[in-house]
Amino acid sequence: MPELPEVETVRDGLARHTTGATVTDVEVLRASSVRRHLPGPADFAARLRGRTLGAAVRRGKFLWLLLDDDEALTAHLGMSGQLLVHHAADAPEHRHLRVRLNLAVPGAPDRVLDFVDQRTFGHLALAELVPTADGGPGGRGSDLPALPPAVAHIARDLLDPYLDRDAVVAAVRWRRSELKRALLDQTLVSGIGNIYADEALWRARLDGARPTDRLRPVQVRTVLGAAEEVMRAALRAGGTSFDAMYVDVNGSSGWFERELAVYGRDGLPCLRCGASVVRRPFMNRSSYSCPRCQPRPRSVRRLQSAAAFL
DNA sequence: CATGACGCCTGTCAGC
DNA sequence: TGCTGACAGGCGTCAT
Repeated sequence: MPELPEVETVRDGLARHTTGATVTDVEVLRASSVRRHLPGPADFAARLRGRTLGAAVRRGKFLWLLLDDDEALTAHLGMSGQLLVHHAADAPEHRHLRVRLNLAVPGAPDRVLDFVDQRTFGHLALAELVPTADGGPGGRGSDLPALPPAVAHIARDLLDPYLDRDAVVAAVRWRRSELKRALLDQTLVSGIGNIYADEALWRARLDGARPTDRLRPVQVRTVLGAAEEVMRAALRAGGTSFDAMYVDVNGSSGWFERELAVYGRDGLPCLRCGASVVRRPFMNRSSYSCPRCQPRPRSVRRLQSAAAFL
C-alpha cells in the first residue's frame, strides 16, 4: 500500500514525466474516484481539459500537480491507488483504471496519466489553492505559498525541511491519548501509517499504548527519528526501481518483504531479542510489537492482570 | 474543543 | 467446490 515513501516516489516520477504536459482529454471511468470534486465528474473533466500540468507537490500522503490560476489537481492514493505514466501508443488497459488523462508533451510522443485504484479509497479532485498560516509547502515567503483546502489541516511530514520537531514533541506530549494513536494522527505529524508506526515504535523500544502525556521528550523525539529513518530507507529502496516512463507505487514491495522488523511478523522471533512478536487488534486493524523489547505501560498491565483474574 | 468509533471499498484467503 | 467472514487500512464524518 502506498505510504509516504511510495507517494514521494510517485511525486518524483510525475515531476519528471508530466511537468509541462498539456491535458488534451480526460476520461472518468468511475465517478466515485472524483467524489471529492463536488461539482462532479463532467465538471472535473471539462475544467481539466486544456490545462498545463506544473510542479508536483506532496505533503504527507497527499500530492498535487499545480495548474495555472492558483488551482491544482489533487490526488490521494488511498490504499491501492497508483498514478502511472505510459506512452499513449502502447498504454495498457488496466483492469482497475479509474481516470485517464491524455497528455500532449512538447517535443515528445503523447502520453497518458492513468489513475488506477483497485479498492477505490483513493481520489482525484480539482481545487483552488488557499493561503495557510504556516506558509505552505515551501515555508513563509516561498513560491509555493498555498495548499489545497483538503490538505490545509494536514501537518508537515518527517521529510519536510520546515517541520518543527520541537513543536511536534510538545503537541504529542500535550495529547491525552496513546503514543501510536498520536503517531497516526495526521494533524500532529503527517505521513506515518500503520506499518511505519509499528516499525518506528519497535526501533524506539516503545509500546504504542504508552500514554502520550507521560512520555519524556527524548522518547518522543526518538520515535519520530525512527519513523524518519525507516521512511528514508524505504524511499532509497523504492527510488531505485524507477523506469524512465513507468511510475509504479509497487516498486518498493521488495523492500517491505526484506526490511520490516515487526510488521506482519506475528509469532516470528524479534530480530533484536528473539522473543515472539505479538499481534494485537488496534483500531479495526493490527499492531505488531515485541513484548520484551517494548514492554506495555503499567496502566495497561494492570488492566490485563485484572482481566486475567476475572 | 479534544478524542474515539465507524463507514467507505474491493480482493484475497482461511475455514467450513 | 462454493460460500462466508475476517482482514487489509487512510481519512472524513459523526458521536461522545
